[in-house]
Amino acid sequence: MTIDQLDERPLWVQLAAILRERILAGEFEPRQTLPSESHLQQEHGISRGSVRRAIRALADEGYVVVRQGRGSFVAPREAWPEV
Amino acid sequence: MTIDQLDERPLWVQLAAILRERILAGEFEPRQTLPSESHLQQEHGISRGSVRRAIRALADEGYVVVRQGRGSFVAPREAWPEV
DNA sequence: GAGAATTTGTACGTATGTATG
DNA sequence: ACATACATACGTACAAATTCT
Repeated sequence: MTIDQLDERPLWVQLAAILRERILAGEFEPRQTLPSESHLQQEHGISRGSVRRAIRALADEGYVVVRQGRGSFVAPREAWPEV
Repeated sequence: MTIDQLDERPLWVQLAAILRERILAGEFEPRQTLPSESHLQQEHGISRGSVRRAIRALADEGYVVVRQGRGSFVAPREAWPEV
């Protein structure tokens, strides 16, 4: 799954879907850090603003906890939405 | 090929023909952006409304994909009409 | 402790496209 | 043809918090 400029969904929605999938697949363990914003920016070829919107969406859903100066962490499973 | 104000065809039909020709000639590659609306507007000396009608016509035909905040892209060849 | 590097937070400006009047 | 408002997206710069050397 990759970012597609021709996809009708906003870029940040596409990235949020990618990260959510990787979290649910167990690629990122709870309490572990996600890749940094600049890393995700370069990896997917989008702006940092779009990366931050995607992470904010996942934080609102409960999948991610963001801490200034430290990074973005996968939230404990208890914080995740009902499956 | 240029826009002719004395031509009986609407300006947007003329512009659509020009852009379609340039796309088919390979001047604009699939998945690449077209020139912006304001650029086309100045380049051909017509209104933005006429430019948008031309682009919409090409989008309806399948040659172009329009995405808010990103631009207008040349569609992949699979989306083009039969040649 | 000091300083550099990294990471997230905030605030702009610019460009583009959409929608409405 | 013009104006307005809004959403999306990119770029830049700097601040704040943390970590590393």
